Amino acid sequence: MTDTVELPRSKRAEATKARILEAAINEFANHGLAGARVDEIAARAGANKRMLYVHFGSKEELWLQVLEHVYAHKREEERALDVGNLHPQEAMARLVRFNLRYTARHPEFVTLLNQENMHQARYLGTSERVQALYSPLLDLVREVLARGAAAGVFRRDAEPLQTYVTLVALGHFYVANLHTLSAVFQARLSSEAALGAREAHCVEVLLGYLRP
Amino acid sequence: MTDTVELPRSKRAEATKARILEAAINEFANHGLAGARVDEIAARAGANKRMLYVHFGSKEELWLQVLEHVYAHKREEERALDVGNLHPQEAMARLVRFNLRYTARHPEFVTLLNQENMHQARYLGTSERVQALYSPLLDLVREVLARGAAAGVFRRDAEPLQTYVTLVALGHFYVANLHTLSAVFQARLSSEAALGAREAHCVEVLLGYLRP
DNA sequence: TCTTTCGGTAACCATACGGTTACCCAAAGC
DNA sequence: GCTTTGGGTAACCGTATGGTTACCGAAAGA
Repeated sequence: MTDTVELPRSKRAEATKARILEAAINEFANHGLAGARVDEIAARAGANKRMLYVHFGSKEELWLQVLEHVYAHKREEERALDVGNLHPQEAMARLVRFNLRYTARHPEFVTLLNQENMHQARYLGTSERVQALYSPLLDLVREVLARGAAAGVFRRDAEPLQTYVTLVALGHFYVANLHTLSAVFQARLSSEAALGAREAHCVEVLLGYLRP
Repeated sequence: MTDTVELPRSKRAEATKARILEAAINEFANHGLAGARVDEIAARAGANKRMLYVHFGSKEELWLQVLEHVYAHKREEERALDVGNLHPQEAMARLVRFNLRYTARHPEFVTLLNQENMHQARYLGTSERVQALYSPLLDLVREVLARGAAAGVFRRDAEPLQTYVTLVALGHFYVANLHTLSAVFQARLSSEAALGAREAHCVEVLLGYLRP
């Protein structure tokens, strides 16, 4: 937990703050905002509870920082896909696959979003950071759709925002509701085979829809 | 709150239980399982906290009953659509529209599902009632897809389960993430105009995908 | 070397929480 | 009419929770 190596004071503080943030992501993801325990976060971070309040002020401010962190992380990876330079169909397929796989790899993203929606985006609404992350993404989708339409491989009436929301929905909903869907349909939807099948289906749906 | 009309004892008990259940749906939907307050539920129901424990045993058993209730309610309305007798394309379109609108009309359904998924369907997993509700639905989708394929209006390789999940995902994800999506994309996605636009898009996506 | 700064610890506090107990009283059963 | 039954009330209980205070000790700055 605690570092045995001697570090300058400021670096140690930074490291403690980072450990608290990571522990918070975990605790919030597993128990939600209300269910998360501040004591537990501090303990898991190998830090004292007071340091949590020194660095983050309150449980709710910590929650906001967690949200900003996970949003930024996802957008970073999404941007790294560099789909702007791909053939339109391949670009869309890659975005679809990435969104399914990212959600599956990062279940914390799902829970945090859901909680924040339950609170009507009360915390996210105050964050300018996150809003700034998403407008370039929408431009990107718009551009890919335009290229596809120009090349005659995409229908011309696809709305960028609706299309992006759909693209995310296809994968996100499946992963977000893995457990209840598995219970309701009595299937093991979390297996790698099932995930692969879903991936193929999602690509088919989006590209099928986009056909002219 | 309390009835002024005199009722036989058993009927009054039943009414109290129903009021508690309704208040619980509200409280759980607004605050989640951990965030919900038992005192608040009792107060809103105009009932004594002890009666909650008499009727439901514990907060968690109450949670399960709430889940079963909302699932059953949705399935009931969905079944009432009677899509089995419609033209395949109209049947699918109606299911898509219903799922978007139902979710929009019943935000409690979203939150309850999300919470239950966060808990890995721990409570729903123990319920046989809900599982029984969904197998006829899957049969129905299978049948509609088969009719569409036979009539030459649907592709032949559409999986019933994947298709149903997609159908629900299109609307559910949008409504479930209304607040964060609105914040991120800086748009008022909850307006009736936006909801209508989404509805049209969802139908386009599913029927577009199903084209042979 | 002396003082200040600041990351860190541990014990504490008021309150809110899920759940229970002791009791009441009117309808139901005889 | 008398007793039993059971829905209902209010006050209570142990504990867990978010947040704070008093204090420490070593690195940083002069």
